[in-house]
Amino acid sequence: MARASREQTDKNREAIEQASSRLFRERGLNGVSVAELMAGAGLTHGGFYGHFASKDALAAQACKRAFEESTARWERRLARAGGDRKAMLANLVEPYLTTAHCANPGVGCAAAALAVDVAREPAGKPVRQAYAEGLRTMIDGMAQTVASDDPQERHDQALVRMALLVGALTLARATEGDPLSDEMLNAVRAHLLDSTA
Amino acid sequence: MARASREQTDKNREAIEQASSRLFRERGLNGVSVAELMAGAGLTHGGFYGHFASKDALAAQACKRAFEESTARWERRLARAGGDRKAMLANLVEPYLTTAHCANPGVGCAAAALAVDVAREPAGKPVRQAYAEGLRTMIDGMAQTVASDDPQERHDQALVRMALLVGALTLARATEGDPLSDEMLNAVRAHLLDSTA
DNA sequence: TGTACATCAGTGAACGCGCGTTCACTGATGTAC
DNA sequence: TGTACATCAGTGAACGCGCGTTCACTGATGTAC
Repeated sequence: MARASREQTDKNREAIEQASSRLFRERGLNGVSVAELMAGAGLTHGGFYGHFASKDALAAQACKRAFEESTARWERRLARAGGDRKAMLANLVEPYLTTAHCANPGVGCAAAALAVDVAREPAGKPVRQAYAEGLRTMIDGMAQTVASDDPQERHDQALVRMALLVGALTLARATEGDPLSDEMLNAVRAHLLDSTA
Repeated sequence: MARASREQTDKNREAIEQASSRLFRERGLNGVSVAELMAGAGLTHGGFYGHFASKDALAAQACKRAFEESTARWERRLARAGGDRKAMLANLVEPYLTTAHCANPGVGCAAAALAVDVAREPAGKPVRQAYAEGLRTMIDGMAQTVASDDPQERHDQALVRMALLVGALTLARATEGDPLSDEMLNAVRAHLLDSTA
């Protein structure tokens, strides 16, 4: 192939990040090789280190990107509810607790897909900071669905709802193929939508 | 070393399973090598295939064992409450949502520690069945803390509570070192203990 | 009970393989004139 | 604007390493007499 134009180089980096954001969510930070990440962007593995200092550095960038995707989607769904808190909550919860989301982690919630991988990374790793920042933004989005005027109460309720969504999706994914999987999604969806928004 | 006695062989197998149950929860199914699992039992890697058909087979066994440990602990805690449903719930929730549990996945809840790993295993793998069965038992334990007389309602409430516990612990672990981690544990603990048991 | 020997649990070297990372090389891109 | 050439993005072979698994070997255990 030989030298690519600057424009092409930028597109390639973009493609690596996008493929990584998907593949890391699907198979975990240690479940995809550099060669596979590069192949996902239509490139060979050798050029990787021209774009990123290490696989860890890319992991942090891909994590940030996955959260940006997730939070952007939430913002759109919140906006679509036109200020009605019950509709806002429903717009976040309903698409989240579906078999489709369950079956497609690669394009789904970053908080759920990457949580355990990030938890196992040592304290200093850049991906940990990217995760905490991303999660905070999602929680702020969820706080908009809480009816209370007390900021503390809104934050606490948002944490509870976030834990419910992530817990239900994680357990539903681990039991996919078993009746328990759909039971979990349905029970938590009903619980969240019944609660006073 | 040479040939071990039958008694010693049984003890060794026991030690491999116990070490694996801890190490898999700590570092994930693909985060520990066979050599490390055997070293955890004080043995060398070569003898592994005398005890298990494959690493996958051990993973299923270790998963089952981790759940047995977790459910036995819940049974003890439920029994200790002497039939008082509010105390039963508190006995499950309070030790679960602590920084100690957060920091020690190796001896903690199997459902939370193994969920994402199991979710990424292909459909046929034996560990998936072990996980679903173990989780069902934990949910049945949790159902005992629900006050309703309707079995369906007890089950659904148990699913919701389980999702809350697993979600909160998972997110707290992923954000350990960030204030969000303790906020998550505290908010969900308060929420669960305030709810009518 | 004592002895001779077959069994087999555990050892450690070795297998093929894929990993993250490095590097000499290629040749189109970008630039200096 | 056209040309000569330096730059450097991407390639693919190679690096050392650790993986899951296999296997010849060791020697204490268990057993047959």
